[in-house]
Amino acid sequence: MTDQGVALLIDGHSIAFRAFYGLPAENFMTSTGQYTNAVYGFTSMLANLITSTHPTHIGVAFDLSRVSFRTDHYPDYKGTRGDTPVPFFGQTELIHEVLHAAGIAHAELENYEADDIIATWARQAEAAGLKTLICSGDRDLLQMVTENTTVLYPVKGVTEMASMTPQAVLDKYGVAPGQYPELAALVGEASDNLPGVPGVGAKTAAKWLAQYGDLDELLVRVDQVPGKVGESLREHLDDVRRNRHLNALVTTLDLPVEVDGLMRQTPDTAEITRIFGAMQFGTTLRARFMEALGQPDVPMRVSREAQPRVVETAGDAATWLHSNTSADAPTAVLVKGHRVDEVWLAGPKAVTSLVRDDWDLDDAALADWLADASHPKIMHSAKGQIQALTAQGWPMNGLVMDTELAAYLLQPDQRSFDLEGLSAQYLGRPLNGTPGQPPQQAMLNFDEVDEDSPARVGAVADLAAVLQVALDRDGGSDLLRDVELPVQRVLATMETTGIAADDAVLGHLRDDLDAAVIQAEQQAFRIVGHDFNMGSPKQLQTVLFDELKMPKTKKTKIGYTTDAAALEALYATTEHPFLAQLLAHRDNIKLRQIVDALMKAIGDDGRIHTTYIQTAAATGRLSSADPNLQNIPIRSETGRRVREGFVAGAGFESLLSADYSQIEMRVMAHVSGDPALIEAFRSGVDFHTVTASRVFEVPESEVTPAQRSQVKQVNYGLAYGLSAFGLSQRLGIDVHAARDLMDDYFSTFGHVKEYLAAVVAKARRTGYTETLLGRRRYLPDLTSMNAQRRDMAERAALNAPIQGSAADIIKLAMVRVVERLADAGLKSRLLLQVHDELVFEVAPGEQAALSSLVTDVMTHAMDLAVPLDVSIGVGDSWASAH
DNA sequence: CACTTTACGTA
DNA sequence: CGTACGTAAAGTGG
Repeated sequence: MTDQGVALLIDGHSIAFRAFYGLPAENFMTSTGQYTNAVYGFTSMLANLITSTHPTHIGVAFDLSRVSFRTDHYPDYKGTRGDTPVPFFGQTELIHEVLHAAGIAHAELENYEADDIIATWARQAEAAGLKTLICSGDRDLLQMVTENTTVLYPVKGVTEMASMTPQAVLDKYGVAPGQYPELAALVGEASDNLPGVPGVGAKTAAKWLAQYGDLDELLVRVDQVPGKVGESLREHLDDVRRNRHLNALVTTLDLPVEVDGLMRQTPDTAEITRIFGAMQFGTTLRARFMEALGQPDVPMRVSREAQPRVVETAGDAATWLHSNTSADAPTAVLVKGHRVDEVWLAGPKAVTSLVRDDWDLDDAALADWLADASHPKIMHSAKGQIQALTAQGWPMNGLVMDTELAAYLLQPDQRSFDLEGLSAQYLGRPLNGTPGQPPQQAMLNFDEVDEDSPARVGAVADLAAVLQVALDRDGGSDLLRDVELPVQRVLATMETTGIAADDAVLGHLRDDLDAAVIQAEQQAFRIVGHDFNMGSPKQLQTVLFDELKMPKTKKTKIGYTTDAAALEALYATTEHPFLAQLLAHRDNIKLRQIVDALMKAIGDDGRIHTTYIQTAAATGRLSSADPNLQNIPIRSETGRRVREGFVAGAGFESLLSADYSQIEMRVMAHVSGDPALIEAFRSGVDFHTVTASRVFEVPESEVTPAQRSQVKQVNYGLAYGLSAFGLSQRLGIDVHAARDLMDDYFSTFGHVKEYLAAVVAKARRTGYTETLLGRRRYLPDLTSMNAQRRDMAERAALNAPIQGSAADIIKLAMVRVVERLADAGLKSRLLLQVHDELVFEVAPGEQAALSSLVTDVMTHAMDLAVPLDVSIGVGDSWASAH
């Protein structure tokens, strides 16, 4: 056993109420009229507790309502408590939000009180060998105190806690913790409206318990108890028994979150900032809370204040660069305009702008400095700026940090990484302000845009320092330096290069599709008897289910689905000719839209230039947009024709496509270390056939096509967290058969099953998954109380290391292939990346050299336990290169 | 006009 | 009731 964990279990209502009464509500009202004093006090106490006790697990329990099994037995239980004060309304929900953002679990359970939840957790924690701290103002919990479990009892407000160890309980009440409820049963508990034995206080009760050993014995020998108090006891035996029954805590609840699930998750700092902002809390509490949560995203040793920088607008570039930049301190660079209208630079002390028109611009000095790799540079979202500089003939070297990429590596699920947002998130300030100031109104006046640049470039410099600290902590620095920044440069070139399009081919295809669409429409309208918009799911539903009276499909929010799978199923049962036309229409109209978009995207150079987004996919994949060249059809016959429109450009002889075969399953084989799976890949035989042979225990030569295809579905489904139900749907077999197939699969490839279970368990423990290169993805929903969200997070946890490691591999391959092409002096060039495929334009006479170079680089991109297999195709178009 | 929903293309 | 995306049209609410 290494170092012991600490579980902090908090009675949410108890603490929230103490905070509520401890802080004047009227001082804590937002402009919308919501009181926040309980939230403030609770959060403050939580920050203090975390800072002082460093818990590994935290759970907060709440009462769901005022009724519980105790009120069923004794309707007057807690009957003296008045109505919940109005200003308390809504504050519990706000505390839930704070907890969720902070990555802290909470639980509540119908019919039970927070005490019972805490008692259950405490018992589990004890079994798990955790040191446990229970924070509650309810003395019933004293019964849980042991050598390893301490109750922190608030003494005044919520700022001071008494530490109730077994000795402290004995000192204060004269009984051991386990006997406290017996004592309380005799004495009574006014706050719970449980009357005890009149005339009996803690002293008498403790004396009796010491004398008779325990309550049971006391009640058996109750006739021997002397004096008036003995008489009183005999008259109130029922009360005592009732009290003892009610104050026994339930320690065996079936909770949505067990103690393992109380492991602290990564806080969502942006969300915390948002919530605290909405509650109009000051920054002091937020800073304390963030610090308690161990978020060096806002590390105290790195200043979050805007560094004061002199804005210098006169002088010449060479002089400024010489006196303000060095090899030791990185300089933030902001390039404005597609044609480099301005270059803003922020050093440690000064900001300057090199403006094309009104500066005495020394092009050579700036160009030299930009090209000099020994001057480290920082940018935000550098790809477009690199492209602008390159187009200008000013190549840039020495980029050591891109704040957008860094923020993405830290939180890949985040939606946006714009500079304003990152400044708020990591610096706690608007672009040019100091922490705590409310964001200023966005400036809409174009004359003032220039005024914005010094603040922006300054913020990039300040952000870089904060993000670098966070990356170093999370192990993302290597990924940034070795993968993302080099990939960014490769992407910049790929986008600028584009891929040649044959508009004659595309135009012809569009005409064909146009005709097909019109024909399908006319046929469909004739069958139905009237015109309507076939593209409208709503109108379609009316036609299908009301007019044609077809059997109802699966429900959507609005009505019934008309998706392709449902229509196929309907067609199979009804064979209605309208459905055939509808399906054809769907296919053709979709393809026509794709072809249309592609034709519109052809540039003056006859090429299509996509934009790769490096920060969109949470797994580490790239995405492609405007137009998306990663979803060009290939599966259908007509769909493939679209790829005939992608061709080699002038001066090149063909396109070469290189794709990894079954890269995700190879990653699976590697990370699971499954010997049978590894052997399947090493054998070199068709993967799905080998695996089917093993699963069905037949020789490879006797694997039927049906067996191969079934196992193929399992192979593909594994990395997605496929369920037996999902598999049964895909294979059209019943769930039992699917379950049997999966059992057979897992008994053949046992390490895979173990690996999948271990991945989820580890992610639940650490809060994140990791790829082969250490790329993290945080999945806070793994401990969600919502089963649907939790299941989804589990599937994401299974998939992220697989998909993400495959993304790591092809990114490494891209960087190396470009390097090697340059080293070899080849003119062939990389054009596209489609997740597991790279598309190249082949320069005359280079096909053989390119093919072997690409194969070599891709197969050796990473050293795995199984070979990486690459298949190469060459052709006049992307269609024929497959 | 901005936003959401539905559907569907890829790996 | 497998993951990860981007796009377009229809529908919704203002």
